[in-house]
Amino acid sequence: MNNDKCGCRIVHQDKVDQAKAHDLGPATTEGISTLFKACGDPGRLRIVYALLRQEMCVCDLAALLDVSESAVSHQLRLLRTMGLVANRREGTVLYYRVVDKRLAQLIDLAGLLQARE
Amino acid sequence: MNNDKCGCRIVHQDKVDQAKAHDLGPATTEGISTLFKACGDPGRLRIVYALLRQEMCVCDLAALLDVSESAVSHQLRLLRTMGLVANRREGTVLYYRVVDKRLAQLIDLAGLLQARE
DNA sequence: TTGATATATGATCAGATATTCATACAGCAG
DNA sequence: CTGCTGTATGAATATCTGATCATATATCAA
Repeated sequence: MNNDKCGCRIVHQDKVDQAKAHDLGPATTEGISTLFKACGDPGRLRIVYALLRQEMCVCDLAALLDVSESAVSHQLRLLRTMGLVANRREGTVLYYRVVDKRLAQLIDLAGLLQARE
Repeated sequence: MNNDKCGCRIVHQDKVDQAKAHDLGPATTEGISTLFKACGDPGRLRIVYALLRQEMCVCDLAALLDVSESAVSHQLRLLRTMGLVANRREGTVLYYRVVDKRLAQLIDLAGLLQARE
């Protein structure tokens, strides 16, 4: 990857080594960035935010976001696959909910951070 | 957008209305999801995480991530554009830093959330 | 000035992603 | 069983994203 030779590499090698020592492990990095990516889409963020308050079915979410039910279903599959949401069947209707309510804290904190700029 | 017809829409209309009332505004939604998206790439997440500890130049980051300096520069431009990082020039070297240290809390919290699954 | 270093930037392209469309499936009513 | 509703899923398409390459810029040194 890195075929450039740069003086900083020699001068700042200790800094790079320290950073490597404090770096997140590959699995952790992947996990965290995947979680962020899940909330990095406006549609999915709204889905998660809504499901934090109350469970909703695919049709409700489609009405809320004003997109097709198929599109919502695809997004829900992503969120389901990564364990962020789960569902409960009642007849033909599937009610979705957020598994870990602490996601609310994450979104609130993000709201604080972006409000400053 | 929504040309499907579904009975839930009538039955759960109050639920959808409530969700709409509690929904994040368009600007807030965009802002938060953009912040999440910034940390939703493993490379950028590692950059931000490293810069939270100490300022580093492009070359250092390239060595840390083992990618080209050009790739790092492009990522830094994104982070700079959205105000997450800033730089300081010293000769020909640009030292980058994270503007809002509270980003550490966000990443820590995300780490807790994904550790459970 | 010239040259070297560190970084920025634009163009391009491959891969990822999201929506749409069509279809399939599960549960219920009849 | 048949038909209907709500949802899932696969394929195709269009868009977005990230890396690479080439080139440009800024600072310093000689």
